[in-house]
Amino acid sequence: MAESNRKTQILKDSSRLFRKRGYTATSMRDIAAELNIEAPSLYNHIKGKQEILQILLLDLAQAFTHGMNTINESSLSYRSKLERIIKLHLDLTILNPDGMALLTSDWIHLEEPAFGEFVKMREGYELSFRHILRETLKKEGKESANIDLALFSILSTLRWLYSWYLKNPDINPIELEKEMTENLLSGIFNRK
Amino acid sequence: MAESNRKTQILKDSSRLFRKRGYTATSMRDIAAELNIEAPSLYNHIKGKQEILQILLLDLAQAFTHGMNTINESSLSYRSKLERIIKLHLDLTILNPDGMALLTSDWIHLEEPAFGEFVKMREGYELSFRHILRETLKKEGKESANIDLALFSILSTLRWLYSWYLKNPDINPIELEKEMTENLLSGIFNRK
DNA sequence: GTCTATAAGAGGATAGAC
DNA sequence: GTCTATCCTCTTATAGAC
Repeated sequence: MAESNRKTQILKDSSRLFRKRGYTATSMRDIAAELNIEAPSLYNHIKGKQEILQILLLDLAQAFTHGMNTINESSLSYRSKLERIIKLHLDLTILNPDGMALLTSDWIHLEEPAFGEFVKMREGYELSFRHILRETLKKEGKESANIDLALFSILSTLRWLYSWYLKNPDINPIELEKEMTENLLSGIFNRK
Repeated sequence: MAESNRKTQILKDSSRLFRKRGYTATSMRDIAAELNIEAPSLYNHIKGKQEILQILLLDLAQAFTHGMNTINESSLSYRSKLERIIKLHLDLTILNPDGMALLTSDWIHLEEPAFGEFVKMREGYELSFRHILRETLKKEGKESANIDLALFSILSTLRWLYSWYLKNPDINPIELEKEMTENLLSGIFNRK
């Protein structure tokens, strides 16, 4: 992941710039300027702009897939698994908010085969999420709810959490987790 | 808004392309190709690429501001106003899903003074939303909730609804409204 | 590992014929 | 109102000196 110190620096600065201006609108000169070097110097550390995007996105998608696998393989109740998934999103958001922004918007600019790998990982993730959500709803006798719409609501909020976190970086993570779990799950389970 | 037929066509095709590839990654040649003309011909109808973005975004922001004003000036209860705001989002999403995508992501690429106007309108809108949400929570004795986080959750879901709608265009709008209102408001009001 | 110079191409936009 | 030709700038990336 982080061979040299310089490469780590490039990846970090790139993700921040990509988050702020978008991948396409960020130039190699912009990235280089952030490191106080000239653009061609970047190519001693990375193959090109596309490689930066691929590393950033695929590493993060891996972290999500790995986290979901761990939850899936556990012996927790479905409801607890659901809470763990929310915690997984929160943890990764606090650890890497810039990366989360790319996951939400700049993944479209991935080129093949990275694009296909990314979409496949995301689909697998959402399928697991959907399964756990459906089983939880079943156990709580709420089979009537529109699962896809509920999943979509939860994912939308979790995906945009990075922007909220960037504006409120001082929040207590445990408080945040408590509030988010309430907001997201009560909407589905505590209907009148 | 729509002086000539050609201009309307340009705006419509542009918003679809911007939604799919992003503003920066869409070229004037791409837009022209969609209309089966050459890029320079576009300039007989619009001043440039930036003008297209500005018309699309400011018109839609206007629609939101106007809708919110109408709700604010009404004599409805706060809870009913909240439901009307959700309906406003749903209506505009169904009417113009491509535009909603720009509202969520491509507004960063607006240049001044359009950028400032847009941000000002959005801030006013969110302030009204926040006020109505707070008053509703107060009336229902739920003052403990984190209002900003609740507002953020609701807005995240509403802003991403366009992507869900594009994948599920056959849903009954009334059914959608009912489900969304349940999902979004129960999470805040029906906590155990 | 960083630099300067530069290639090769894409993009927004204009001029002027028809 | 659309076209072809063209300008100018920005962009990614490479070559080769230091």
